[in-house]
Amino acid sequence: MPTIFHVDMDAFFVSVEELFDPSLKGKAVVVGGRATERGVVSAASYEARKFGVHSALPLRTAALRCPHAIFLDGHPERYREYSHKVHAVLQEFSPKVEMASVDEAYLDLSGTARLFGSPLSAAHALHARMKAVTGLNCSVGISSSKLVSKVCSDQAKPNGVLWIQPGLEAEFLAPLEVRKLPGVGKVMEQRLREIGIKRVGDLAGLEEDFLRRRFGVWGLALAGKARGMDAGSWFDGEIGAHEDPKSISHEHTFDQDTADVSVLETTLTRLTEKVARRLREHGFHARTVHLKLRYSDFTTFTRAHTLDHASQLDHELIIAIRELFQHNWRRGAPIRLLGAGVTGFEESEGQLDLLNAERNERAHKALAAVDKIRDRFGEKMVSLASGLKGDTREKVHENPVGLPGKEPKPKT
DNA sequence: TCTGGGGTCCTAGGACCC
DNA sequence: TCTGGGGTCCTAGGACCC
Repeated sequence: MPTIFHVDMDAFFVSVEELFDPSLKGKAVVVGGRATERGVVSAASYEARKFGVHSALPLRTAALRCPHAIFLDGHPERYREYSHKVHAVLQEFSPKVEMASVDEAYLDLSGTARLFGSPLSAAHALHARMKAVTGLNCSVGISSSKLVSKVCSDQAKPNGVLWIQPGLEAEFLAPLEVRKLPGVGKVMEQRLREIGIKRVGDLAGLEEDFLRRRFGVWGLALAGKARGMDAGSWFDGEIGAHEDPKSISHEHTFDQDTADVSVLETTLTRLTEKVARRLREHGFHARTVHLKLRYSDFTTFTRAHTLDHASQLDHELIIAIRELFQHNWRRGAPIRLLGAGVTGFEESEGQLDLLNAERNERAHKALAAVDKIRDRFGEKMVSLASGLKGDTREKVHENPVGLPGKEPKPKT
């Protein structure tokens, strides 16, 4: 039987902010933005949670429920930095570590009894070490599978440890509400409720075939989980296997909805540049570009276009995204959100004819220079001409890659 | 109360090919 | 000119997670 740990940092963003400003300790703290902003709560301190504030809650609602809370903008760089520290601590306990997000990880501690003793004493050592190195609390779930360990760490919060011994998984899960299972959200919970299923144990009695027909592959996995079977389910991939990203995207919600073409096109260009930049950092070329549009009434559309060759170049992606935008925006309708993304990654752009290959090489060189300048002077210093406010679209054709040395120039 | 931003995975229909 | 069947790619939407 494998021994799988799920380590989950307690109120991670809030706890990191407390390290930088200890006066926040014990207070109602909300990370995510100002109380008057469009946006949602990223993390809430346990004190704020007492007032019904939780992640994904609109900030304005949080402010109504907990007017005395301290609202903070997030610091993604800090969270990344501390995520690395957490990762380093976990690696002291096992080489098989998989960060599932910035603030949680799976560890394979199978066969480490001689090193760390029982799973419980290993967990306590991990706890102490985590606190000593990072100053942060975490909760630890232990079982023979990733899914059960994840449920365990949640039950152990805050700052606790829970170990479910092999063979007792189904018994542990049975009394829990189905919503506690990762993958069961609002919708699935409601659909299950409609057929009288509230707790995980209720699932165990159902025919697998029925669950499959009604709930697809999910139903099948769920039935297995409810009976305590873990092996081979979608959830239990190998721990520590490195996976490349499958999509890259950026999106922006405006402070106020806008139908201003120059604002919209500027934003779309900026978003696409960020996407292209990350594509180059990964060494990927993307075949498909995606546009996301959200109108004032929150109706949301996505439109995709597959290119004839994979690309990582600003201007090629921008032209494609812009075209999607021009064909799909209901002209004049105010927009709440714009997004740009790419999928279908390849290692190279594929075969190009001689002329295109030459053009391509020039573009790559120019962009490498642009990337360097952006590193030194910041993202906004160099941009496609049309990425600058007030500029017209025609400039794209004059200066497709924003060559450094020509307009626009970086200012120091 | 008015709903972020970054992802993953699944479903389903249509095109197109054999 | 009644109506196949599988495989793959593309697109759109949606559930879900942190």
